Amino acid sequence: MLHALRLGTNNSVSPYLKFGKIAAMSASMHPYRTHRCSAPRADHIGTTMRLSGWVHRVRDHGGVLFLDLRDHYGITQCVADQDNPNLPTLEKLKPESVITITGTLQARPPETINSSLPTGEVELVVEQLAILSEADTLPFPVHGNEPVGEDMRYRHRYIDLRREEAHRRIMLRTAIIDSARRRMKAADFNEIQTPILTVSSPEGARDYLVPSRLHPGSFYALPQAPQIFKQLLMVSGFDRYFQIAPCFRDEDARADRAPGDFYQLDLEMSFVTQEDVFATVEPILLGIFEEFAAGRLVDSFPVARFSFEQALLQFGTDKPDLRNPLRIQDVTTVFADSGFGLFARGVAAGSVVRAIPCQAASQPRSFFDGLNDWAREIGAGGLGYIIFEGEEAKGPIAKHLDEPRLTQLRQLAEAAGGDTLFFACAKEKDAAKWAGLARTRIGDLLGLIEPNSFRFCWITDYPMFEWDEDEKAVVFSHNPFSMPQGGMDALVNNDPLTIKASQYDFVCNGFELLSGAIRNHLPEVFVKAMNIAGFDKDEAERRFGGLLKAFRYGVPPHGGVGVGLDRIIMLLADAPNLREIYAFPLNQQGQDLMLGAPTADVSPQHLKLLGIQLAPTVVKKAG
RNA sequence: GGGGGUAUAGCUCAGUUGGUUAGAGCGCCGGCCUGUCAAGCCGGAGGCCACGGGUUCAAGUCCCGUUACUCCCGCCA
Repeated sequence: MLHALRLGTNNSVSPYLKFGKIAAMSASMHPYRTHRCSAPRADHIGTTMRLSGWVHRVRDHGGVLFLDLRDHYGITQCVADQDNPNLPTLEKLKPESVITITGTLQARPPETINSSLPTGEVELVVEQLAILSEADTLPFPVHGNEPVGEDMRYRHRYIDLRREEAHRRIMLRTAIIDSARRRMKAADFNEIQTPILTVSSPEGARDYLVPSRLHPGSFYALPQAPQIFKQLLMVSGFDRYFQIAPCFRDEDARADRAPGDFYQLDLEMSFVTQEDVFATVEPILLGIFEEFAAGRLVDSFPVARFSFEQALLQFGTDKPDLRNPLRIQDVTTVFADSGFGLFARGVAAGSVVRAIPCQAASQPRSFFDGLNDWAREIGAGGLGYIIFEGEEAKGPIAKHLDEPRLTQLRQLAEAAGGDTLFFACAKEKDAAKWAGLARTRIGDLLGLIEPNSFRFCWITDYPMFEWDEDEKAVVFSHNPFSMPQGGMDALVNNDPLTIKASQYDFVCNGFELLSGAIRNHLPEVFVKAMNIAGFDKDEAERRFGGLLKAFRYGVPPHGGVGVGLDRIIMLLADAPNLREIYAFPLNQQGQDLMLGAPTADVSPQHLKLLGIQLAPTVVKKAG
């Protein structure tokens, strides 16, 4: 019988020799596997099969031993009883060792069927065993879902990725990228790669620099996005471009912002209006969400739209979470010249008052005090409120307002289905910000956030320029590539701070999922816009000369978007942060603790070749 | 660059107002066990309490500093 071939009991024999033996004795069988670990079913009962995988878990009863064998596809229970010659070896197997088991598939006794396992009706009787790779004791378990610290997991990410949730998330990432690529191709987009070693593009973020050996003292920059290249592809006449593009920004990490590299679904289209871009992108994004929503609710067409101005007023942010039903209202006029001195004086000095209507009358006093304390912590003066109960208006502000004003406010609250108003009073920018944060917090505290759903909206009509208080100058709000609405005429004749850009974002549940624009393809308009932002013609040519020159040889009007693919994956994977959906993420400090990047272990010769000398302070720190 | 949180066994954590020999679960090692699927039972090993100072008769516990991780601000499509 096959028992005669039993293998792996003698540790002095190389696994390859053991294998040779198997292969020789059963020449017709693949050396590693005839089936995947997810495959065995009742149909296969009685057939001889060979499985390879990791020792997931062993349950040793002395007289009978069960071993769960795991591969990428699934788990099959293998069994050996008392007179099985492989039993002594099986008993000594370390978890996560990689083995090959050959045997006969048998039906499990009916009472021992495991209905939670697709292979749960059957088990493989161990007849041959080969140990392909013996595992050391693991730093943390693969089976189960015991929480393990992030640095521990990322130090041994290859082990972490064997764990069910991490493995599933990476496969989800793969499937989403697959779907995105399929949808882009179906929409006639052409996938084209663009350079990784390129030049700094002044988009705002810090660049990663790569020293040049052939040109010591010169540096490549890693692209923050393929922005200029994709526009050049439009100049080159490719009409519709896309790319799953690696992007590099040397900025500090956040939960929704990866350090180092991240990925955009980058696309650009020729001869399009903003409406064309929306009409193209919406079905692709909604399609991806629907495909992977797994029962969660996905917003349907048409996607809501807010101008930047509306969004800031109603939500206090340009990335609103529409799962939160609360809407902010401007009530500045109610408080102007009112008896509530604090706000009245504020309004007289140019502040605005924003109100958040909600239902909080039944909340205890601690709810209001807690919110007030929280507001102070985030830098607002506090969070005033009025509660309307029956005929009464309660709260510290109410007694300072006359009846007509209270009536006005009451109507406003009731119109919003509420009985309580919270107030933020400050200069417009701060008032919006604080009201927005309060809207989020109140929504959270009152449990108003709609669960298990994805709510989308477009934010449009971003300002082209803004006033930089530090620089005391007009600067670009976003990037210089967007076409100003109204074109040259607006740039020449209008107050720059009133000019809108053909710039738009797409937002889901409070996360910015994409940003895009109809581009400024007219060199004269581009240079004029640069002038307004403080760059003279020479400076504009120096920074964007390549692009401007290209535009002078025949450029189609074009526009597009850059989609934050990772954020989409994070949302669909329900992951707590962006790192969890990369196979090999950097930690928050931008380090790879597993392989040791970045490293100071660079030879002086190499540095010399690159023309680089480390500053004394840096050398000391590294030593 | 700044602020908050955390740091105790291989892992996840507990450890009271400062008080004798620092604990649990999982894992690991050994033994027992013929139907488990988080197998079970018995036993054992394993600790620079992150690091460095300080206060105290006495510090895992209090104070100061450092480091690491994490969240946030600044920064950033």
